[in-house]
Amino acid sequence: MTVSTNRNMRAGAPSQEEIRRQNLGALLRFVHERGQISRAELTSELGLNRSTIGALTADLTEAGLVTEEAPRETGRAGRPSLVVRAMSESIYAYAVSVEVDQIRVARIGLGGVLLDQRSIPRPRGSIAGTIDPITTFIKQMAGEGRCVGAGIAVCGMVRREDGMVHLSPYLGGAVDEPIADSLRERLPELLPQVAVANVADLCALAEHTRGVAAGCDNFIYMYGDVGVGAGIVAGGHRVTGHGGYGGEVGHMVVNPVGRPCGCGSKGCWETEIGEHTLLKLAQSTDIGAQAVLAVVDRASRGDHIAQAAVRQVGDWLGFGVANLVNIFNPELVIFGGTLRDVYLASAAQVRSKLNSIALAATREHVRLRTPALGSDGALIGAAELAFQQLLNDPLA
Amino acid sequence: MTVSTNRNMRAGAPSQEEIRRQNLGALLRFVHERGQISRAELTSELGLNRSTIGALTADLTEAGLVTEEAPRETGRAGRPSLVVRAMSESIYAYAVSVEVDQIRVARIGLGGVLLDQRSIPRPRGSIAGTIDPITTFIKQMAGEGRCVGAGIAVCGMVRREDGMVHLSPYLGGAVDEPIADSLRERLPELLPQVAVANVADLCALAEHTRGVAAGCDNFIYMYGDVGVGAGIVAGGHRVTGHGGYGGEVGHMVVNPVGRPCGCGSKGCWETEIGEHTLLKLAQSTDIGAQAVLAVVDRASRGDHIAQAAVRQVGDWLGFGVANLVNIFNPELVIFGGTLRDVYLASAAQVRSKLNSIALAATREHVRLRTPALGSDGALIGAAELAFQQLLNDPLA
DNA sequence: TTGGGTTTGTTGTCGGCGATAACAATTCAG
DNA sequence: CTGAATTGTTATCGCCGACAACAAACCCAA
Repeated sequence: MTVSTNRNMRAGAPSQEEIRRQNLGALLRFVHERGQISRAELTSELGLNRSTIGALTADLTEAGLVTEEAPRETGRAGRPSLVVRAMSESIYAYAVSVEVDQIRVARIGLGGVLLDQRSIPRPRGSIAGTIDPITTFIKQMAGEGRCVGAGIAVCGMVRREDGMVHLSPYLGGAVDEPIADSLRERLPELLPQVAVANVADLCALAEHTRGVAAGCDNFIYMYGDVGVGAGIVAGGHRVTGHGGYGGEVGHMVVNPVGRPCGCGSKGCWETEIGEHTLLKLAQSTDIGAQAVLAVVDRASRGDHIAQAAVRQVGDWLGFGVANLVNIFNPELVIFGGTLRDVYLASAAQVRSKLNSIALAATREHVRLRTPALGSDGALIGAAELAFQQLLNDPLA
Repeated sequence: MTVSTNRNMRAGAPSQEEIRRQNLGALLRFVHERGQISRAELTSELGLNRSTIGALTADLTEAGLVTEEAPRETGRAGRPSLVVRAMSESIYAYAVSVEVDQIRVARIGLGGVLLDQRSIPRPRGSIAGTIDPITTFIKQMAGEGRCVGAGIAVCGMVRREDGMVHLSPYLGGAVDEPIADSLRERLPELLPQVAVANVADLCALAEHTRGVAAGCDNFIYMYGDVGVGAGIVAGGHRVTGHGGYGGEVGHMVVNPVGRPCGCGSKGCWETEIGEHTLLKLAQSTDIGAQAVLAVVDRASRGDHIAQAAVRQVGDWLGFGVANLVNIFNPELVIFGGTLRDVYLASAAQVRSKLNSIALAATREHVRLRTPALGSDGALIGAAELAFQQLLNDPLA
């Protein structure tokens, strides 16, 4: 169904079955995140005995999830440790990214390997016909082995309870779409499970797992397209909020005397730093990510109008980020989507605002970065979401 | 030292020792939170077998942490289940609350029972002489049994790393105080452990454990005195941030053209809804929590100046809360400290701002409440903090 | 090439923990 | 007072990881 995961039943009384599950999960998660890892490393990282690691890997091997093979070069004295590798070709998930101007579908193997990928442009304003191309792509890419399900990243609000997607008004009116359920009904035998989440959240998850935010437990991923959203990780946990609508920072009001926003309020952050505003300020007649890139490019070439536009947007970007930094005290802020280029072109403004608004204690330890996974973050995060269930209970 | 707790070593490979620790901890936590609970309830709540519960309680009884006794009235057929009660008189913690205008110290038994309490007014502007009265009170209240340590709630920023307290500029200049370490050095044999945290965070913890936020995993506790802070719980975890400075919402800029703030920025939320502004708007010459109460009282009696002041502050209060609601999508917002009375007097303004600014999806499921524990929240939360270590590993 | 040192996989045994089942204890309904 | 219902208690069992001993495989030096 939806996200699920959290086995946090507040009672938390582990019994013997669960200890096995958790250890298998921890081991498989290591293999998944590092692609391949030696048994010797596993013993030290997991803090378990050699014999236990042996038994666990044997179980996972029997289940067809991992393989063991002799290492290429040892380098050190002593018996070389077997390398445990994820069965990336036969254990896989589908990753779907429903973005503003395109739909992407990928098949991603355990370990985070991109096996196959397709995409199709997405006409703005049209909401119908989202499921069809996804279904087609998935059928086309069907491979050998075992599919654990699909993860979907959407540029809209996702209700945690049932995975209902509330698409942004920009995309042709406010529409509630049960994308996950629809997809599962279409391909019941192919997809044992379909999970949905917000793009920003999944980009954050991806960067957390295998990007710039690796090992970082307090960070914010700012994602911009037409609107603005944030994937927030605090204390190592995704901030989803009660209904699943956490991180909707785009409608934080930053300018009480600002322009009206599509949400009914006015002066929302989104109206100050969104694609629409930047393009309008830069007197661009085009729209979309390419248009944003063009404006940034014009600015870098000395176009004064574009420069002024970028500076103004950068000021508001820094303003909002400074507020978020005060609230969350993160270690890292990542600028993704179109905000990546906007940030790169206006880093001075952003830093300046941060210095004048954020408290010294919170500002001094913040790193501002761009994504390590580029635009693949959403897909990798979606796959990560689909793999969660397997990683929590490998032998289910 | 500082907060500690989180046994989240990312590897997370539980062995047999840990399963016992966790089960003992889970059982003791239930007893602690409910004061007393029957063994039958424990079996169903923890999902463990009767015999296991018996063994666990036997261990805890032997350690002197709990007692078992026959129930008063059964009401149902069948053998009456033994009631497990916390040894509140002999297992206790000290709770300290360093507030703007007073210092409070309490002795609180396991199960959350208030055993003893003292307080002393705190002259504003003076920072020295905080440790002395605390030390004296603790010595005076020393009781029989085992003390697990002390928890301190402070109206200032607490660095997680080492528990260093950065007191608000309002309290006599920015001063870094190692309160926890100082106290532990003073009473090394009495206090095996001293933990510090922010007042708002601890009020949140208290309300989460035994207040209006019981069973609620996404909520915000707004605490106001001279400044404004928030204790934020997201997904059941406290949002502390990377350095421990999470929740410093008071310096979120809400009014880009607002008044300068002590932090160097201007238009901070704190300058719009803080005690100082309310009193100035209401033309009050007094200061402190009593003065705030007086203004609210004047407003309720029809004083137009006070009413206007309360309305204006209420507007900004609602503005900021709406932004936080958009960011966190909480289930509950609690108004504590002086904000309690401000909120009660301006609930209409707060709701109105919420309706006009917050997204429908996030706003509709938010409950606005006042604390169930009143002004004792900070003390109870501080004790809760001190008990964490015991609850995580009862037989350490 | 050979032997020592080193590191790791494998095997068998052991202790600990919770589940299970059978029995004893206690209460209530009639 | 008897039977039904519920719970505490005890003994046994299965499972899991720790531990120790041994075997395997590598590096290095003579």
